[in-house]
Amino acid sequence: MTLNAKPLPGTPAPAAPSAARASGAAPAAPVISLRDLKTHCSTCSMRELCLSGGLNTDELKQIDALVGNRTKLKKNDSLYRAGEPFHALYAIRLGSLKTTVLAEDGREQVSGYHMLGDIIGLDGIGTDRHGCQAVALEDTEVCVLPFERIEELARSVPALQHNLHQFLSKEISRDHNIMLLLGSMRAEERLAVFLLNLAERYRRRGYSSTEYVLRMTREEIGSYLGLKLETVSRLFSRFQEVGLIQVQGRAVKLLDPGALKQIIGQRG
Amino acid sequence: MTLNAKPLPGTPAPAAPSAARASGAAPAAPVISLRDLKTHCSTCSMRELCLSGGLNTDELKQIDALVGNRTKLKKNDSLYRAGEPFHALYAIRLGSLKTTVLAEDGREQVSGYHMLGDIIGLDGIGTDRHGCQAVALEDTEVCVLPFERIEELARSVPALQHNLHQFLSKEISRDHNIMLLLGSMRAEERLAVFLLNLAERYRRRGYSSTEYVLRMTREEIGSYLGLKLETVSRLFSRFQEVGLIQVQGRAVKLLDPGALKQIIGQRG
DNA sequence: CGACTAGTTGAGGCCAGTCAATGTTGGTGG
DNA sequence: CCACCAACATTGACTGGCCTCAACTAGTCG
Repeated sequence: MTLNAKPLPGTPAPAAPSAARASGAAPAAPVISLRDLKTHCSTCSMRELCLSGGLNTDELKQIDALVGNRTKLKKNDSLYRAGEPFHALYAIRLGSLKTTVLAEDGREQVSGYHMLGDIIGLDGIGTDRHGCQAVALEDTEVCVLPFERIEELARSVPALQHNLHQFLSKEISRDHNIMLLLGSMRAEERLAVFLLNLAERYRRRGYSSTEYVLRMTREEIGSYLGLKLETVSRLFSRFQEVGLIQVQGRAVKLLDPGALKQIIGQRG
Repeated sequence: MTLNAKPLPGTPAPAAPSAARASGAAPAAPVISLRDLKTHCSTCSMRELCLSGGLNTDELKQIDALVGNRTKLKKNDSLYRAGEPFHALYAIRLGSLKTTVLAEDGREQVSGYHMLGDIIGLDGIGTDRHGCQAVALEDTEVCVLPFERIEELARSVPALQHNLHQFLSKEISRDHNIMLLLGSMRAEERLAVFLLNLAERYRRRGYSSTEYVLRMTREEIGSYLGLKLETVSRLFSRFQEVGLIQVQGRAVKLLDPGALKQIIGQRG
């Protein structure tokens, strides 16, 4: 089953990352060495969605110098855990991660679902310790952005400074929307919002917005949406029954995004 | 009924702001002119809790130059509304505000409850428009901090830069905790968290942490906690019945904070 | 093949929502 | 000062949506 429109050159389809690495975009760019691809914002396909968005060539070079090694994660590896000292932000180059917050009583909840181009670790700045855990949902690669050096560079590059502020602020807005979802929406609405939100994010990254593969289990989705896994499963089934979507395990196809939008805001 | 320990000199007790202005701290500080009190971080009692925390005298002077007028709000006035262009952050000097987010379908939810020393408006940076509405819960005064000038100054004052980042990041952490609350806690636990959180914030500001006056209605508290006003009311009554708290309208006294903490994390 | 994890589906229970009646408080004007 | 009103709060009876518990299926991996 093909699940994503092939977008930006050199970017493996998220559907099957390991396979894609071998087949998909292999013969693409012999002009640029692998070394370059690994370490430079200037040549990164996520450049405009990332911290480097809108920067000029000269400024990009300065960021290139700042970006540390890439880190590769296998599925289920954690990038960082709650309580660990905070040193860097991470830009997702490839793959996806979930972040989970831990309550004192041990309760754990998924607080975010992050994909390529996203910046994670922002909640560690305030306390100098990571406030949550980040776990790879598939094989994943991230760029390490040492925060002290970001702050340093931000002082001389206003565009970078503003980008950083925007990323922080947008994370706050995003969280407010999730609070709205958790505080006042019924289960049906929550799943509809979730599916449409993913669609939009895939769209912005050049992938299909109507057909994608979930990287989370029903339980993780439930945790994110404040629901139990059985409820999530039942909702998927019901949405399929009424022709809103087509589900096959984690493969989702939105058959009627408009109707999905209409679910949001409906009483009873 | 006296409800708050008198703390920092020159700061009216939150219990009765208008009365306090006349009686409470009137004969306190004839050394500093009213004009100074109005416009300078250097002499503000919330200095250390605010953006100016940890700055040296010289740096404080630079912030003083940046801080625009104070704005006075009467109860129910909005400081800003969702969708309005974003120009400035606001530091609360006196009083308190709620922020509310609006869903597309018109649903509204309280997303925050802010008191003196807090900075609000952070979610407007990302989109250049305010993402929520801020409404005064009582007579309130805020300092206007034009954001462009903050960014400018932050480039030359690393301590301010870092403070700003910390404020943004802490807001994210705070939101994650609320998400945890909304997504996985029972009604009892939510109210316990709410009451203890307020206690802690009052404590940090030098007020009593066991006796305070709520500035929100039951409905607003419910909206914040993802509950209906009747549920909030019932919980207050139940908490009182079992001797956890004493409630009289909006006046709350925590009789057994330890037991309140134990409620959090309990099943069933 | 068995063990394990992920997902689906059903039956029943409970927590919080809904609807409704009543009580309380605070501000306003006569 | 009191009467009045509106907003806020309390309490009860009932309902329903989601959770819990449980059985079963499908796919994966050693």
